[in-house]
Amino acid sequence: MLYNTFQHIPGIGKKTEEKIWKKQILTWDLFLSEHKKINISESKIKKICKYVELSKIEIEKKNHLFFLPLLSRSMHWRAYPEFADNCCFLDIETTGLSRDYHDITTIAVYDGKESKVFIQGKNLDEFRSEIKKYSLIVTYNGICFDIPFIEQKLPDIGFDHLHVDLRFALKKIGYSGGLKSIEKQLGIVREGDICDVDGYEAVRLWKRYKRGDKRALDKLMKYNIEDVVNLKTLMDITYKNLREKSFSCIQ
DNA sequence: CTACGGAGCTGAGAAAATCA
DNA sequence: TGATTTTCTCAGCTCCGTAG
Repeated sequence: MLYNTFQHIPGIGKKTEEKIWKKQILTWDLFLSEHKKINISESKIKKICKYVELSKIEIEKKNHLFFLPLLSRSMHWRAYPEFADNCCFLDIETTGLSRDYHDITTIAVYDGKESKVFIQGKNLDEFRSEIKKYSLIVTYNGICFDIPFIEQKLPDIGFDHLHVDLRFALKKIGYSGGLKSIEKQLGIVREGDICDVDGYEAVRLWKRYKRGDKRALDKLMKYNIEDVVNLKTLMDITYKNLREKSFSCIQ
């Protein structure tokens, strides 16, 4: 819902955006044609028009870097439909929680259709070029965990993506308590033989693989893929909810 | 085992609205 | 027009919770 968004304009906050929406001006184009209806100062109108024109051009170019410095993190979810074609769901498995003492084992990336797994000791390097394809990344707790972890282990990757962290987005719509718990609350079920796998089990699977158990790696990959595929389901639900919640001020 | 940025709150200061 | 009040944005501050 970037097309409905005005809060990325400097000096425009929640209040002004709601004021605009309440006049049934829900889109950039409607603002340009009908801004006379709104009771806000001339200087703000001018500024908004300028930024709306710019935003239209940049969104046409699919240039997420225009929006990155303007849009606060907590609103990156609004760019989900506009950047759906350049969006990926990301999750890593590691040998532990500490960036200093532990390593990445696998990274799963799902573009909404296909999933890929990058594996330590095999093709982890290919993740560098893969991630460059995307404008928007969706994770769970990735802001605190996955992204800083990857940045430390693969320091030459410069993350310049829009980023929806579902941990915080889901909290806004009333869900908290860990990814597995939220999946349960929403009735998302995991497949048979990996329904009992959690993060710590993923660490043990990697150790079994390193001791020569090839099937342990298959199971780990399967788990990692299921994680990212489920992220899309969660993102779809979250987006729909947050959008409705935003517009609930219009009555 | 561990760090990090989000949410939420507060107050400063700018901008805008109101009044004389 | 100039002075005062009100509204609004934003930066700074703690605290908390989640990841393998």
